[in-house]
Amino acid sequence: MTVKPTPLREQTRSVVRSLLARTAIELFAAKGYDNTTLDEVAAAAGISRRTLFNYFRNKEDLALSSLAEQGDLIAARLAERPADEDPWAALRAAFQVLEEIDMTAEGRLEFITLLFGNDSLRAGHAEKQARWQDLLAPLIEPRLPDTERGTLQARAIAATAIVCLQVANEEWVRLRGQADMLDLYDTAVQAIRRPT
Amino acid sequence: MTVKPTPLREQTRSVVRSLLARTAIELFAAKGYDNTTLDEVAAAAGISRRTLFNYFRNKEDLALSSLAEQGDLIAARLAERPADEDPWAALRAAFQVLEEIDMTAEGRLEFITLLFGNDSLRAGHAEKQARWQDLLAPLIEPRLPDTERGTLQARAIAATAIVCLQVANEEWVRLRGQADMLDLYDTAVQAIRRPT
DNA sequence: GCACTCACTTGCACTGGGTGCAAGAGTGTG
DNA sequence: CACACTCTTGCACCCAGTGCAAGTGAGTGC
Repeated sequence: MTVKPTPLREQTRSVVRSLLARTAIELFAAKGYDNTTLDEVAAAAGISRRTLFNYFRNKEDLALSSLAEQGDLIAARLAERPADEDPWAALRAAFQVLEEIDMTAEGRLEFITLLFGNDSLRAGHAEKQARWQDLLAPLIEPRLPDTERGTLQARAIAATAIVCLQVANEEWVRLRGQADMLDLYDTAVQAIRRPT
Repeated sequence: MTVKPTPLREQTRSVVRSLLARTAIELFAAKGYDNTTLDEVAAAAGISRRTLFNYFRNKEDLALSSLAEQGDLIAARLAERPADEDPWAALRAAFQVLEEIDMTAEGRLEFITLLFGNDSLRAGHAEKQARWQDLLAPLIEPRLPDTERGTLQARAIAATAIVCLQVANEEWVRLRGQADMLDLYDTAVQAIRRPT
């Protein structure tokens, strides 16, 4: 049974990672991102600052690690959709996975408020989500009709769906969470796909 | 004639700014963004590092200042379009202004390659363009049919158009500039707006 | 129990981005 | 010449991020 030789270490590692991210975000939300030093985060987590860098590439990564995971979740869900489903329906279904993430509406709101409150975090956020394209586009391309199939088209659809999600997200924050995010997403998609 | 009391200083300031940005980008392109210190940029421009910060908020701003200007140009052009023109046509027309910017294809390619070659620059790029939404959305909203008018809808359209431009941009780089950027943009928009 | 290995942790020193402050240089005004 | 005002600069400082080398601690074989 040596089929999986190293999952133990990696498993603990990812647990530690999410634990560190959690305490960091708590601090960021409480004191503000810029006003929180990595020394403080390390102290709060009971490790050295240097060790923090063994788990995260940089301060931003500490705040945004969950976004990369979300991208993976969406991609995985998208890959499971029936191959003949049209791209928009498949994407819409894949995005449902976001609602299943273990997080209260308050926690989500707090997190997004944190994101929007700082320039470099907003930038990192935008970029991380832009990288979702790289995951989703290859899964979109085979779903396009033969005459319209191409990398450019697939990327355009992936990017558009993601950006509609972002817009819905912003609106959701503006409404203080008093709406269903996917409803807002649907409204956004409808607005752009309606013929003029 | 004291109607315009301070344009002189501001004018010289913006000239200096673009001059500094130009030399900085030259250095970045030559040596790489990360391998170029602000001391070197300052030295190349003949000023002190400290003064550099009088003109730019940070290193990233030094590389990306042109993007903010482009956003202003697009917004200005969009505002000039006839009020009854539909949003997509107006946006498409506004984006034409990018082709008129004084820059060779090589220079453009060099600049975009610089952008894509560094994580934080890519992030800043994505964020700056995302902020174009704030400029464009208000100009889109009045162009929507009464039944579909709303901030969410306007932002969705602005964001989508911008992201299609980004995708077209990436493809344009992948093709080494051997294509018309707006043609690629049209293909992208067509791909998302075609009914499924 | 003991040496050995191997990964993880930590401290230390250093680079570079970014800021506050206060002194200096330049220019126009009375 | 004194002044006011702005722009520039040097200096000291904080913090993010990295390379390195030593320390720690949990297995593993003997």
